[in-house]
Amino acid sequence: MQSIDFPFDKFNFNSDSILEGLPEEDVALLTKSMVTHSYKKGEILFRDGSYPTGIYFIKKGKVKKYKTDKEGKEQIFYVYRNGEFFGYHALISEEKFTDTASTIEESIISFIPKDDFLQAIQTSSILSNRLLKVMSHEFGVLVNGLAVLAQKTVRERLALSLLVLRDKYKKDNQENKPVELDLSRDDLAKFVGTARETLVRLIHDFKEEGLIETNGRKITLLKPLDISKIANLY
Amino acid sequence: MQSIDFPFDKFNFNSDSILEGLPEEDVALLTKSMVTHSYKKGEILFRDGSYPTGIYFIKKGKVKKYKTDKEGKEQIFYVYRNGEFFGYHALISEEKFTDTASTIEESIISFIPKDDFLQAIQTSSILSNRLLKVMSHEFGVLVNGLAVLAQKTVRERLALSLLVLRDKYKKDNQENKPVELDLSRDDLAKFVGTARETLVRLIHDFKEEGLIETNGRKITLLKPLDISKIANLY
DNA sequence: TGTTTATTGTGACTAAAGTCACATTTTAGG
DNA sequence: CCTAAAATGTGACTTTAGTCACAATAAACA
Repeated sequence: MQSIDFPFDKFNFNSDSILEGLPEEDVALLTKSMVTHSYKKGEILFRDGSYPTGIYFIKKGKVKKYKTDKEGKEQIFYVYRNGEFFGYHALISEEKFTDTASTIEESIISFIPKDDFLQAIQTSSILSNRLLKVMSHEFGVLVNGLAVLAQKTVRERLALSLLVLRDKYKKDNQENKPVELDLSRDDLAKFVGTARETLVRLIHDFKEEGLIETNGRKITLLKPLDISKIANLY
Repeated sequence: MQSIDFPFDKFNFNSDSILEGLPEEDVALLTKSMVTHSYKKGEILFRDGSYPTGIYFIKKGKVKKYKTDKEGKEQIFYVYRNGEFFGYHALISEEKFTDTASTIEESIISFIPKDDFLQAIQTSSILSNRLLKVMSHEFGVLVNGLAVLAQKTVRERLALSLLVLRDKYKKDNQENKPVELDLSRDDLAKFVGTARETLVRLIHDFKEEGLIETNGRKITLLKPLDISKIANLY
């Protein structure tokens, strides 16, 4: 197995660091009225254009964030995994959601109501500083994403996407086990930013080149190092 | 002159709101060691990959933020005008800059050193709350930008870009005067996210359709309403 | 376990945008 | 004000990726 030194940080929000070592009382404030729910694959948590009522924390599962245009074309710009928070931007900016969030697999997600969250950031300067830092980082991540879309070919973007997603689908405990990406071709195409047919053809090429292996919809990266070369980041 | 109701907010950071009604003592803290400089067109303020030493405030002029890829291709993702702050993300996230900033016209820019700024956000909860709010908004702006790049044609993006830039180039005092966009075809192409040649051809088309007027490099929008229809946002 | 429905894969074609080479115009500096 | 250099504009061509129509698999579930 090829090992790989890749700047995942450039493409991942670090919202999981918000809780790290947060004082008991702040955590208590946040979790006071927290409710936890099970979701099936494909359920929508919130929609672009609606008003926020709270923030979300993923205990288990995966959530895609995307925008749908007039013609119904969907662009996924981020996939959240367990341990990540989301939905706080619209709340803090006092605006409507600018994107839609839905589960892409069975998930267990906690919801913290608006007032608790806002009170918590008012009360806890540690929490608000954490958020400030996280959002500053997120800015860079989105800028990188924007540049990738504007400057990279579809083939390069697919290579990059596979690496970023592998990191998402990696189980925390099993560091060196092979990772199976389990999402539809359609979603992968929307994440890469291309047509499904184009994506399918490229997946075929990658297979022929011995870079990946597929099993049904599932994709396993055989040569991450070579794939990272295709991504052509530096 | 066509009047137009356009959601500029979706495409503009609102960093100018940071100072609005900020208490005297907080402003004093920020401006303690502030230095103000004149810059010629094309000067670089900071580079992608370097470490931040402070934040910037534009008194006069315009600054582009962009990323350059391996092959030297540049993508401009934002144009700052007078009244806007920039350069704080990398400082707060304690990371290197993820983009490059340079003037696109003669500018007067103030610099607030790192320590003053960091101390100010530690001391002033008003300031840090403002920043939190601004960055939450910025998140949405970048997401919108990403969706535009992924989902819109070059023609649509040009229409949108012209409207967004007109708002930037509009003089604060002269609300209803015609606005001349004054930036190179090259920069406009990099903002739209296309090749210069493609941009030039589209500018030609827009002229033939009577939507705009050019005078040397300068572009005046004659029919903003029609242009906003081309942008095809809703 | 069969059967229907959804997803994935493929071929042929089209459209959009990029590239290259060069002419023309504008701008800046001496 | 003249001239060199830079920026803009145009034509011909190439490349990349998208679209449409449909075949082949895989997944869901009755």
